[in-house]
Amino acid sequence: MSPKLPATARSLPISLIRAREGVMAPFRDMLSETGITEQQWRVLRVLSEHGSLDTTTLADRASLLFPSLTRMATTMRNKGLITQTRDESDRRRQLIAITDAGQKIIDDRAEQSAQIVAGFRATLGDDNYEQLLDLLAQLDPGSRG
Amino acid sequence: MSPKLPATARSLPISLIRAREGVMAPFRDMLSETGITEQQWRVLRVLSEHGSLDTTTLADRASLLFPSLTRMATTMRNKGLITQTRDESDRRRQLIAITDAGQKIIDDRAEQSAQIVAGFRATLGDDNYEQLLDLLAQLDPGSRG
DNA sequence: AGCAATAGATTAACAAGTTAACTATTGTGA
DNA sequence: TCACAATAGTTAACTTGTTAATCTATTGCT
Repeated sequence: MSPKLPATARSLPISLIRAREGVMAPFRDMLSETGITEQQWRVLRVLSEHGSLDTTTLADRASLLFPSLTRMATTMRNKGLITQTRDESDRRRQLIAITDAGQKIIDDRAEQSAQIVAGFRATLGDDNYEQLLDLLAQLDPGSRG
Repeated sequence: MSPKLPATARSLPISLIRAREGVMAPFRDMLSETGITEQQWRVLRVLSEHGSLDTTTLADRASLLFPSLTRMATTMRNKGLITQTRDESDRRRQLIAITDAGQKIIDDRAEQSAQIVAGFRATLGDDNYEQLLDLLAQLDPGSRG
């Protein structure tokens, strides 16, 4: 019928979904006790790494769509995890920064998070792990130039 | 503060998300004209490959959560893409099958879909492509034993 | 047969993905 | 200077992801 389609078990999109599912599972377990989601964790991670950022850059670095970030920002501000301030020189722009409470969530889980990563690295082996990251980067339009 | 966390650019979860984004983009373009979503495409793909399936197996093979599939099944039945029938020997069970209209969507896009896949294969090279699938499979809890 | 336990599936509630339309501010060319 | 395009962000509507609760059919046990 459709001989050209690869078996779903060997499909690249499905393989990526399943791998992500497997990788995220332990992170989700870790985050469940904090009351924040996987995406909110990413936002905090990026802010912690880069400091205060405008919305566009933050969405890009955290791999989130703009409208999602708008919604999340409201939630996270209400939880006291971030602050939002208008850029006075260009009032269309908005700057988002992490609060001490937000930073504490990162700090408290940094070690546990690193252990999860180390587990996957051990599963694949160092070389395979690095090569996997390289291959994935080649599929990312943002880093392919 | 948190020296153990890898830079987000080198984070496995984020790399997986971005790669998936890059891989799915051309598929989404293809599907936009059909009025079905990426997930509905996966359901049709699996049904086309395996024939009639019970809901649990279908959700598993299409990498969908159960509640998502329940909702999608209603939508897809109304669109005439699938049929749902109760298993008479165990009336808790439900069997889902693809319709001719559903199969036609797959058939009409099989070639274009194969070309998209071929493009990624060419980007990475045959060996890298196969190795990527192998590495991803190792991260999938369902195939790791 | 009666009833608790289990399995398959649905519903509910909230968060996020996706696309399109909309608002506000800034920049630009006639 | 003023109309108009471009930019930054928000809102809306719909679909799916995620977890927990619920519902119904079947099974196991007494």
